[in-house]
Amino acid sequence: MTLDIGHWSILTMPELPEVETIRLNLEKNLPGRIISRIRVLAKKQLTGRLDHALGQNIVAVERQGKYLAIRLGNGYYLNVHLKMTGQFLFAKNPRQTKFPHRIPFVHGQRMPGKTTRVIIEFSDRSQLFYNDLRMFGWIKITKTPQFPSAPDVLSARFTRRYFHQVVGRTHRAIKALLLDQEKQAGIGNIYANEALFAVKIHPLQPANRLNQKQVDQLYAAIIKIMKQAIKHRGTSASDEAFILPDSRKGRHQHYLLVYDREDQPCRICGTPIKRLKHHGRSSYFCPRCQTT
DNA sequence: CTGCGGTCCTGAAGGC
DNA sequence: TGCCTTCAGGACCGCA
Repeated sequence: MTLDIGHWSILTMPELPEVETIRLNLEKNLPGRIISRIRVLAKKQLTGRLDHALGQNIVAVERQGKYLAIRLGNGYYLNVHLKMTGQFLFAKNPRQTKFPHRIPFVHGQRMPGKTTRVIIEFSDRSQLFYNDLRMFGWIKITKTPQFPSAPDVLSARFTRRYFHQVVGRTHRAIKALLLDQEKQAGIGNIYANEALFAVKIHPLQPANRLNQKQVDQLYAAIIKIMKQAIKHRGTSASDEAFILPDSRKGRHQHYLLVYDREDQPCRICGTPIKRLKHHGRSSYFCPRCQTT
């Protein structure tokens, strides 16, 4: 998805709510379909043996953290990480044209487009396009799903007790800890900023200096914000935005309180929102509401 | 354990 | 006009 910041725009990768939104959409469309062909336009973005997927039907679409795993009839998986700019577009009824390999699609774009890297074709002629401008994302065909080992923040494994342990054990900045996929999976830059703002905690606050009440509040805020964002079908903005496989956009960008709001007034106290760089990533926070 | 910097990649934007 | 540099970002890796 794209968000305008000052004079340029940054791309933020799909986080848990966006990946879950994509999963829900794929889950509606893919199960039962049979893979008849896979066209790999960008070799380095697909690894594993194609013959493990060809001829197989799709059984389910699973997600943990920001990872997707499409389960096939033979037990193999198409694992996907969208990284920064990966997106899926599903074409149910590709209309045939003079150029059968190029079909009209959404927003006047034709698919495959300039950024299309992989095309999965099904026996009923429907097609799933994997587009990825930056080419950081990947698809891996494997026998077992490639999921993060840490608990997904919306899973039963992510308990309050577990979060207290993770937070209490380190003096790392809380923001960096939230983004650490080896501690808990699914939180990216947007939702880390939003959760910290919601509970008035400064992003650079050392984790183990938070009190019990703050950790409880943060735990609840993470889950609440993730669920809200899923309800809004994720965060999209402007043209190159995150879009669903059916080309719809998310609505959660209208509910963001701090992310991408540098110099704009805090929605609580009016103080200009500040931006700081830490670990190569932007943090947005209210210098008055969020204290160390 | 921790942070830091480089790497992958592309396109937008700024400098000259 | 146009080339060149810089920059953004998630995950991963090597280094101090």
